[in-house]
Amino acid sequence: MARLPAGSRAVVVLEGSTMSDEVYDFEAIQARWLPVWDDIAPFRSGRPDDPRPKKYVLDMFPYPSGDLHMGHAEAYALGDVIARYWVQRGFNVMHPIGWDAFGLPAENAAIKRGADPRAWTYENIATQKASMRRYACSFDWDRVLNTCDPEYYRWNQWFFIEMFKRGLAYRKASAVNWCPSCQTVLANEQVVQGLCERCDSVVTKKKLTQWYLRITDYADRLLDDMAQLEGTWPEKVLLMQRNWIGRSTGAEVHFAVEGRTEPVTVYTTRPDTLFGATFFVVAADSELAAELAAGTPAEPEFLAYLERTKQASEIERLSTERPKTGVFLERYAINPVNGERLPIYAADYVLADYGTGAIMAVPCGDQRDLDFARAYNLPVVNVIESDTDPNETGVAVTGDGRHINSGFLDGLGKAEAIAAMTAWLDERGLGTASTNYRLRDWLISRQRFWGTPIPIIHCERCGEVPVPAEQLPVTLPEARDLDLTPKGASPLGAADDWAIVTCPTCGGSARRDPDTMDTFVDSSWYFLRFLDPSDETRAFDPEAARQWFPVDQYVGGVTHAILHLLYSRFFTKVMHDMGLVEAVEPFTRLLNQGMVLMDGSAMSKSRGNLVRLSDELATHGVDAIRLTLVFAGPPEDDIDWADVSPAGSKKFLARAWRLAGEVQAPVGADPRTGDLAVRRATARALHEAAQAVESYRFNVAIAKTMELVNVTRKAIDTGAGPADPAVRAAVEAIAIMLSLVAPYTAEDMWARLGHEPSVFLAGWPAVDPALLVDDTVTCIVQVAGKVRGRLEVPADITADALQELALADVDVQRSLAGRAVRTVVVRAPKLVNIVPEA
RNA sequence: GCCCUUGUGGCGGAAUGGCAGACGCGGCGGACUCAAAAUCCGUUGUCGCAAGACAUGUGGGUUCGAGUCCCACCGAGGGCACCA
Repeated sequence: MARLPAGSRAVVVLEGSTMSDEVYDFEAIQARWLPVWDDIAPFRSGRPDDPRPKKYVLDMFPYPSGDLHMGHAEAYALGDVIARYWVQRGFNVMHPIGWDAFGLPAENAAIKRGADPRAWTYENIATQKASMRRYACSFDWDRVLNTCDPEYYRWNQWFFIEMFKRGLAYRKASAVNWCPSCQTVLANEQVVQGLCERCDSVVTKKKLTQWYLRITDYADRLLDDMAQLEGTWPEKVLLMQRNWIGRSTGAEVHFAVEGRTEPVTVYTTRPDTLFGATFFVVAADSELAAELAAGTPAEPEFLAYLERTKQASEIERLSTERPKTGVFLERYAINPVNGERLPIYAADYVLADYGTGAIMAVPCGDQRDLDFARAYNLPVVNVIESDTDPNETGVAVTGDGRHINSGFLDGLGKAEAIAAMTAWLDERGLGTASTNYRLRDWLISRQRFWGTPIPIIHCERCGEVPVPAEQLPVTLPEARDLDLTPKGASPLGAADDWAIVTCPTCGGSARRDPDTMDTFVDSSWYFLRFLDPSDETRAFDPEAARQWFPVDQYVGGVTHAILHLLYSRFFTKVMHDMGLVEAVEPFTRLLNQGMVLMDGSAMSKSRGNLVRLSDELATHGVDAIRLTLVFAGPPEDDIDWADVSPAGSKKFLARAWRLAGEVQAPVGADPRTGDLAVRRATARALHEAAQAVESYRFNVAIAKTMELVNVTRKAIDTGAGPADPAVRAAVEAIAIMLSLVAPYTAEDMWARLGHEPSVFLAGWPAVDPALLVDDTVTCIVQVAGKVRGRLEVPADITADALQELALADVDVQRSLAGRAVRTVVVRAPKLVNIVPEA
């Protein structure tokens, strides 16, 4: 075909299109379509007669602090691609959004500026909701929920009571994080490097009575059910959850203690090293330590040590380099296998709340025990054969090995020795096989205002009495009457009007529990409330759950890899046991998007590298920003805003949009009568883009769309021309592909092409498989693995014919330079590799 | 310390064991313009006039053929960190 001189396209456009003088005006396009979509609500889901198969696509809902930012923009753009894709593929997609609206920032704003947390929260929600609408995600706006609405949190309370009835919610006293300056309990996530995140005070421990959920009962199921998520959740997240749950197997061993009637039990993963136990350690802050020390000459020293331990900051405690310290309690335990007297120490390197809070110390095989033994001149008995002596090197022998100095275990390896010792202990009632977990029960009570009130009434006569179901929700009192400044006790406790009630059981005077729930409770089941956020009779309809649950695709940040996802999995299993849901896992597939950075680091006001989403949207338009975020790279990777080009995205969108104004073939023109090359390019782009989207390679899907735009541009300018029906089909395909990521541009193109809204419901065009196969292909001919020639051959060429052709090739012959051919590898029709004699 | 992930042009990134660098950003040259912006066309891994050679962190290995698989090392990022 004739190559037209540069610049000739302008002539074609002037002759061929009445729209050629229009420019891509994203503001006008946004203004044009947003009201139309509000009107036709293309993403309303859940009509009972909908015959389409379902998909539940869920984005982690935002916390309403200020307006949306770049991170939100990326996450929601990615989730939207997936949701919109499945709509185009003919699924009944539920894609809801809501607000995770309880939490500390609202209270902090109240304390700092006197704002009402409720008003502050709802204002922010309104701001974010407006931004979200403009951002044009395919959310079903009839399903919005806010966790701070009493209509929502009453069901938190209902679940809490159900769990309380099942023994899954309970109160106990234990040491919790405490900020002496803020006078409040802190959640683990509020302790940053051992310091309070608000005031930078050193966090200490304090013994307090708190509410817990018995997640440890579900440890095995949380661990074992992960097999179902293998391959559909990021391996990293599964690994982090496994580590967090931290299941270990070993044995409990009972040690007699001189002067004590009851034996003391320890947990060990290495019962096989029992012959190497040379001393015994109890956690300094355990009740057992206090009991053992009581009345001994060591008691004063122990008490002083305990005091120092309590003062020790988190920073010190977390340091592994810290030298081991402890106090000899002047008491002895008896090693059950050989009757040796083991001195008992109290030390802070043993944790009170793991295992039994006491250990047998085997210095030859445990680094910590060895460190302690060397610090306190305690004997080391080697029980695992090794070239090195731990007592000399200071390095414990931790792996497998032949047992020595171990009586009946001598000569055995680790696995056999563990089995033999466990059996030996079991027979004599001295011990038993046992499993332990690092996972602790979930502390859910907070001494804070802006959260779900714990629906328990404390009655002096009846104890902990759940609020009767018909009295739910227990709503929060007005904030303005309360002092929200943290003082170590919940502000709700001071609201006598609210707190003093009659006991539901005995009718006597009683008080409401003053604490509120951890906000992670709110987010542990919100995905089920979306089934019908307005249901006043129950948390959700089990029948609807059967239809929609589990979530097919969950999208959110990896920051929630452990807590939120673990808690949601836990809640789902509890609800399964309650007969409310069939599934045991809430999220079938999980996608963790990366972060949006600026100049290599996270954006923050203090760093001065904040890129404001609203500014970017105003400058480049919604579509260009969404496109930029999705095209930047694989969704899991971080995006450095300094590396990407929203202006380039806008340029591409304008280029695509202009095509729609140039198409001259009428609506409905049969593309099969059009240009074959354009038809092939269109089919390939649709096919490859679909595959890319389904494997999370959204950036590649966009690249395929760009390729089709380039092909179509050339076809209009120098090929088939604007009146070719295949060109129309190509531009329509571009509009549909673009609808996943650039909804405004796509809808406007669709209208310019003469269609009614909405392009979102146009459907992914069917691809004729015949168009994906070319008649001829380029065959690569290699000599000794290096490309030496290319052959245009029929796609169905036989291996023999191809080999003959390749050997006859001039370039090949020249490369061979007379050398004899040893072998020829033929992969018809794409490749021939000719291997010459050396 | 332990575990995981990851190293490809100036940059973001493509690539079922089969043409490395798709697509884009940036750069360069040109067209249009009084001029600029916008737009369009061409070009762009390195060295070399060219033929060609060299190129996916480094070194080995498997293979007809390795960015891709295996081993070792180096660098970057992340997770866990007294859990007995």
